[in-house]
Amino acid sequence: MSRQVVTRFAPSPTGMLHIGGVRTALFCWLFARKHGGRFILRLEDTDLSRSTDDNIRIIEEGMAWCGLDWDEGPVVGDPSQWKGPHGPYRQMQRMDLYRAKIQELLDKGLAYRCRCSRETMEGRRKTVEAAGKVFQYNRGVDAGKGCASAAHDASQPAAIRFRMPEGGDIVVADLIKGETRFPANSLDDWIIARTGDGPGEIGVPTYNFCVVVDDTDMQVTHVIRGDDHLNNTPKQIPLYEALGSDLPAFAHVPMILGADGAKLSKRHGATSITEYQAMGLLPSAVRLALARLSWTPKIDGRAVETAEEELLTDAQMIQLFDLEDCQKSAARFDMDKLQWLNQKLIQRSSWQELEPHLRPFMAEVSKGAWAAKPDAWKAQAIHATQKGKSLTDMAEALRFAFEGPTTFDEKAAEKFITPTVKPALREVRDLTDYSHDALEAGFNAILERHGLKTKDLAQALRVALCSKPVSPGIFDTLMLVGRDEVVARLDRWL
RNA sequence: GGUCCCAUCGUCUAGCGGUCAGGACACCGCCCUCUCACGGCGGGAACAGGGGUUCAAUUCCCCUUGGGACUACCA
Repeated sequence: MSRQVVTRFAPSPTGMLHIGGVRTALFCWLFARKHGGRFILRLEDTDLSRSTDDNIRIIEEGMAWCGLDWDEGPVVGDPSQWKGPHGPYRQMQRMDLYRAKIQELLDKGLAYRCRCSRETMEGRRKTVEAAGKVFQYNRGVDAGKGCASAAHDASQPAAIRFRMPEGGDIVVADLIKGETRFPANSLDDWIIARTGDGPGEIGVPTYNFCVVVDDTDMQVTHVIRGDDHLNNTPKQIPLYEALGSDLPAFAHVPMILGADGAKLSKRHGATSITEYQAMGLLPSAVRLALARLSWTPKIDGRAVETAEEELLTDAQMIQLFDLEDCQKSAARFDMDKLQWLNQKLIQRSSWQELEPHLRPFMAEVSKGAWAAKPDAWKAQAIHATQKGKSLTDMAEALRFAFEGPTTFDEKAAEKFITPTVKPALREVRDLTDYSHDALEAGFNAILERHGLKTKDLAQALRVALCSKPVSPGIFDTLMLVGRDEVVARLDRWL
C-alpha cells in the first residue's frame, strides 16, 4: 500500500506571485488532484527583510484567484492560524523543529560547528583560485583547512555545516529529467545553520536544510519544483539519509521564458499573476495556458490534435495530467495562445459563469450601474459581447449601454447620418415595442419604406447611439440602450 | 572556472531507426457578414553544426555551438 500522494508549493513571499511560480504550483496541484492526494501551501519566509504579511496575502489571494486551493497551509488573513496536521506552515514559526533536527545531526556527528571567519575563508578561497582550482570547503586544495577535523566545541558562536559524503556519485532519479548523476566530489560541506547569536547557539537554518526537514515532516511524497533546484537536489539527498527519512520522488519542471527566450522579467510585461487578472483573463484560461507550457496532454497515448481538444476543462486536465508527458526544456510564454484560449473559454461559458468574473470590470465601466441591472438584461449584454478576447474587451464593448455619446466620430457621422437616412431614424425613434422580434420587424419595415439597406440604417444608428460605427448587433444595441435612452440620443440628430 | 540541465516551423509541441516530419497558436489569402468580431476553407513555415553507429538517422553515441541553472552564513 503506497502512501497518499502529497505535493507542496513553497514560495517566498517577496512581493508578488510570479507566473512561473503559479505554473509550478499548478503542476503540484494537478498531480495531487489526479492522485487523490493532498496539496500543501508552505511559506518560505526566512528572508526577514522581504517577508511581510502583505506579501503573504498577495500569494494567498493569487493562488485563490487561480483556483489553486490547498488542503494544508495558512488560513488566509490570519498569521496565527493554519489548517492541516503538520503546521505551522510558515518557516519562521518552525524554528524549534529545525533546531532540534540540527542538534540531532550534531549529536550524531553528521554535522559540525564551523568557526571559520569570513576573513580566513576569503584568504583560503584566494589561495585555491590562485592555484587554478575551485574552492570547496574542506575539500581539494582546502582539505584539512576547515573545521571538520578540529575540536569543535561550543565555546564560540559558530555556523553549522553538514558533512557530505565523499567519492562516488549522488544520483537524482528525476521524473522529468531522468537520471542525473552528480560527482560527490563536486560538492562540499554546506552550511545548514547560520552563525548563532552566542556560544553553542544554533542560528537561523538555511533554505536547503529547511526544505528537507519540512518536506519530511509534512510527508511530501513528490517534490515538484522549478528546475533551478535540480542542482540543489544532490545536496539535499544525503541530508534525507542523515535524517533517516525516505526520499521523495523528484520532478523538476522547466522554467518559463519571455517571448525573446530570456528569463521572464518585468520588461516582458506581465510577470505577476495579478496583472493577468487585471487584463480580463479568466482564471481557467490562465490555468490552461500555463499547464500547456511544457506539458502535452495525451489522450489514449495520442497528443491532443485539434483546437477542440486543446480546450481542456479542469476535470480533463486533472484526469490527463502526467509528469511523463512534460517537456524537459524551457518554454517561452505565448501571450497569443493565452488570449486565444481566453476567447474560446469565454465563448463557451454560460452568462452565469461569466458574470462573476465580468462584474468587477463592469462595475467600473458602468459606474456601479451594472449590479442593479436585471438578470435578463445582463444575460443579453453578455451574449451580445461574448466574442471578445477578454473581459476588458467585453466591458469596453458594453460601455455604450451606460454612457451616452459626448463626442462623435465626425467622419463617421458625416458618412452615415445622411439626409436620406434621417427620416428613417425618426421612425426608429418612434418604435415602442423593444422585444427583439418586434424591433427586427419594425426595422425591416422602415428599411423597405425608405428603400435603405440594413447597413445604411444600422451604421447610422450606431453612430447616433454609440458615437462610433462599432457596436454589438443592432437589435441588441437598441435593446441594451433602452427605448427612453434611444429616443433621447436620437433626438440630438433629428 | 567547476558541476548540472536543455536544443523539431516565429511560438507551444507530436515523433521514441524507415513518416509526403503531424497538430495548435500566430501570420497570409479567400469566403461569410448590419459594424467590430465570430465562423468556414486554403497557404507558407522546422529537425543548430560536425563526426560516428547502422542497410537506414529528426530519432542512438560523441564533439562543437548556442541557451540556462547552481556554485552565498539568499531563497
